[in-house]
Amino acid sequence: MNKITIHDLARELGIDSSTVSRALSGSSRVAQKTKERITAKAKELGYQKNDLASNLRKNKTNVIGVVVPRISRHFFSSAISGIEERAYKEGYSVVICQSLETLEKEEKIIGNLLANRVDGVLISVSMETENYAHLQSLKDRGIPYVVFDRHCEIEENSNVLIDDFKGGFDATEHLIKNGCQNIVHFSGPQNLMIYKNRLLGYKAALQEYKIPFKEEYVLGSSLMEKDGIENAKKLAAFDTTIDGVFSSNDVAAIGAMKYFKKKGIRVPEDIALVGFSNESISAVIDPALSTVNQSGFEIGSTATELLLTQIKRGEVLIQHETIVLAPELIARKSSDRLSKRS
Amino acid sequence: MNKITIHDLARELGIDSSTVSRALSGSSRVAQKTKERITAKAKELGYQKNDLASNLRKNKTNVIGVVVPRISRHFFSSAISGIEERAYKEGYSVVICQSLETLEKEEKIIGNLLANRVDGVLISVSMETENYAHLQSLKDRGIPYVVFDRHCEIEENSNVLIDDFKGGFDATEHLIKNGCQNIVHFSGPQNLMIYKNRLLGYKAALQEYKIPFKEEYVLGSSLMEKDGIENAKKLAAFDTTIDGVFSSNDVAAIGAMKYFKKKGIRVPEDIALVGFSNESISAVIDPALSTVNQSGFEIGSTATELLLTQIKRGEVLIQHETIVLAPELIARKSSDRLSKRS
DNA sequence: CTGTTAGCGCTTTCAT
DNA sequence: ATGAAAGCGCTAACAG
Repeated sequence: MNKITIHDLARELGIDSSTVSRALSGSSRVAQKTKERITAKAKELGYQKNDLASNLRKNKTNVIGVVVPRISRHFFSSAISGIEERAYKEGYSVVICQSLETLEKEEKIIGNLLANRVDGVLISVSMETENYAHLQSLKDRGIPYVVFDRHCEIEENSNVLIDDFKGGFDATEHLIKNGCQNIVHFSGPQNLMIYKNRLLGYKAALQEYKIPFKEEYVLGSSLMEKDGIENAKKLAAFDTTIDGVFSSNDVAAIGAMKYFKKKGIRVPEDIALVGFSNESISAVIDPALSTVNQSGFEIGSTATELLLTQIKRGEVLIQHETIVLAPELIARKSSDRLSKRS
Repeated sequence: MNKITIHDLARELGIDSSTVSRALSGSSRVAQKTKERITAKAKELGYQKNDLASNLRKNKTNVIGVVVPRISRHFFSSAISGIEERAYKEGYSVVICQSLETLEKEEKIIGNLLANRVDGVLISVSMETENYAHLQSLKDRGIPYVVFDRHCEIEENSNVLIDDFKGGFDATEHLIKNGCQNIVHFSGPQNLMIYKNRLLGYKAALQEYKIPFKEEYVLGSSLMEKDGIENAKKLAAFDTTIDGVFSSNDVAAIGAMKYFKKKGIRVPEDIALVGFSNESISAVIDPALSTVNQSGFEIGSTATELLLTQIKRGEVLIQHETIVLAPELIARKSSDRLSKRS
């Protein structure tokens, strides 16, 4: 039940607490010798700095808040790795929060982060997030924030994104080039820009290759595995045989793969599947799976870098800067094998 | 750049800041009417409570620190879900930290949590953790902590664990009962008790069924997928044909499955595999995979419950309490199908 | 029910 | 190089 403060150290050493404070924070204006006495005594008594007091006084926490829909999604946990690595290098630590895809929790979290005076925020918005009052409240209080991956309709943010339109286009084009003519799209919540844009990319590729777009080929999902399973089930019900699927998210792709496996449907022999995902997770699902690779790590560290420059710019006005990263299509099977199908 | 404090509110309303404080923290000893005026003014000016000041004063944060090796491991992210749910219900929030399997980072994290005066800590130790000075420092400062899943050799902790010995025994027995005679064990770092105990369970089951234990059938791993792949490769090199594998961790099982798939080795027809894992992740790897199920969610919420009771007991001495949860064997294929092999 | 007062533990001028 | 003093924003006795 050790509650040693700098005053205790000061008293023991017959000096003032301000000197102790200076010594412990590495000020140069303390005699080397006193410094040593102080650190020795601190260790002896098991002194433990109180960051609450320190941060309160300094009005700076060196903490950045990270809010993601759920950490169990591979994309987000790898993004967090990128964030932490970058942040720690600059002496910042990170607090991780999950919105669990609800706006309510997301708002609560922002309130908490605000109350705890974090120096900045990185956020990937929830499925439900359609109003941005909580982001505005960050702005109002001069807390810089960067939206990564899942961004908002409004423009007045700093963003770090993947080029989802291109990702959707490339995925669809890949399927077409490998002989698919009847390509279904597993979409995502349409209030999230990323899913909107992937859908647009899908449409654009179809148009480019003169394949008529069919509304009924777009199957929604609320980012649950069961949606992927349901979607996969629906494929058999179409008049024409579906030969390709472009999934806008890994979760739906996982669900679909489970269903395919159970039914003995082979990928990509019976049906070609390209999913937005991550190289490593898609390899787990099926080594044969083609992927539009999203490097969570890269997007995380890029977003952190951008945030840190904003934090360092200080109280001056925050500029809105958007960085768009290129998606990378990873085609697992040789197109030889696939093109036999056409 | 809003820096409204309770004093600002008080001044505006011509009352004292202590009344504002009471009103805002829901004290009953404030007139309903003033309460309303205060909350109205707070909203009007965009007042945002400063938890640093509040927590400093109260010497209580209502925060519990969670430290895990890595959040990307499915077990840990689901444990965190259980922790958060339980903690939020009691008005606690949670800060999540990753040791990335190093003792150094783990120690730093504990230091940080201490400096930030968390009310308690939940920890699953890193692969490297063999000395427990950092846990002792929690004890010294009267911060209750509960070790979950990955526990330590020392006894003087509160733990929430899975019965790993039984898990190892059941997994191995399952393989034996289904006709396997040459069972390899993918082990884990032996300074972690959980892997030691799973190995012991494996040995005990062999002995029970009079199958000789062979040292060379125990293949280590450092919890990387590549270890699983390497281990799977080694199976062909044994004199006798390996017909069963008990993997002590999901990561190695995933690696092995990848290798098996690539080589066209079927599970469980060609080789039976039981892995310590989680129902949902193993279903992704292969719906046919048998699993010793570890419910991260359950272990997380149980650990949180235990921690919260300790926190509430206050400054009195901390009792060492250990809760052991039962593992659950989930056999995916009917044993019919498997037993044909014997 | 409300005001007064005194800190929580630290940092930071300003002196010396 | 060190000390004195003030205060970050809040809460919690204690009065009244």
